Amino acid sequence: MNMKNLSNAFCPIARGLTCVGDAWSMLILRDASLGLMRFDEFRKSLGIAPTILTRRLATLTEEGLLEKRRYSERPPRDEYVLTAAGRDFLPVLVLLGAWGRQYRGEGRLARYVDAETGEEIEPVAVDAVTGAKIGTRPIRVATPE
Amino acid sequence: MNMKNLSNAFCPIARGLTCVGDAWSMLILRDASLGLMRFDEFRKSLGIAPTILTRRLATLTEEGLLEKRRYSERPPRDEYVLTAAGRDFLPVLVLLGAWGRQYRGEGRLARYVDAETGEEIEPVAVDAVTGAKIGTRPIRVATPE
DNA sequence: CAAGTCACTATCAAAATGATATGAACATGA
DNA sequence: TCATGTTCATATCATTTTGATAGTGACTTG
Repeated sequence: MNMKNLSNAFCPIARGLTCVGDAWSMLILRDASLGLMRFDEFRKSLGIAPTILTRRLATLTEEGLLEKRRYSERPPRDEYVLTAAGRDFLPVLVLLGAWGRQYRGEGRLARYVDAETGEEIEPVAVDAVTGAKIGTRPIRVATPE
Repeated sequence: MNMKNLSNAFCPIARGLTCVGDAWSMLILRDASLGLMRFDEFRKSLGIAPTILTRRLATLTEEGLLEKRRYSERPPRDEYVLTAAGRDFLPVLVLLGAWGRQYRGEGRLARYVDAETGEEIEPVAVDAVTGAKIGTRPIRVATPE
């Protein structure tokens, strides 16, 4: 889709989608959040064509969600590490996963557990102000003047 | 991307992306969550080509996020209303919006406010079990046997 | 020095997108 | 009656993106 007009939109959701609005990018961020860093790790994990992976990694790097880090001078090799923006995208993915579990959870499914307690995570989005679960109260959009 | 293999994957995030893994679908769900229901409302709001809109609405309906409802017999006219699955997708969008605000929030931006209190919403994802903000504790994947 | 690893790039067919025009089934107003 | 408007699309088609496969360059390892 044409992202040019979207990125200037007032809507923060549209803004977000401008840089991470496709499935591959989100899956790369998922894998990066789980510790993958290298081209071939991503390629094998996702079964993605190398052309696409190259492009996606470049975009995510340009957009400031990933950062290239040289881990070998000879031969020159880079790995991709999450920036703060990239790390902060994880909650979106986790919530998407919770939705997927609830509505597309047939058959066997991976679980996300707290690495320390081992207990399964039950992600919910809440309004930090009221503490209310998002979706339980009607939302209105306030457009800027 | 080829969604066929993804949908069978163990990963709930990949499962979620199978049905809502593109920007248009998410923006349609955003608009639907804000009350839009009709073809032309979506078309005008999004500036989307009618071919694409038709296809996306059909997919979202097949996937069970939207439901067609006849609102006029003559001429036959349908509108698209959110199902429970569609409504439950809102938190994902709101969180994506919060990310967009934080990292792509230059210039004027719409705000999401509680329709009753008028107060701005500050969405966060937390683990309902521990109450901890998602991302503050390391996550591990438990693959099914 | 042959084979392997890693991070790509080249090529190209197939699929998706998006702009524009058109259609079908009516309602409305002159 | 008849032109015009509304609404939800479909048809056509050029452009763009995709994805599969093969290849490359700079090494390392046995």
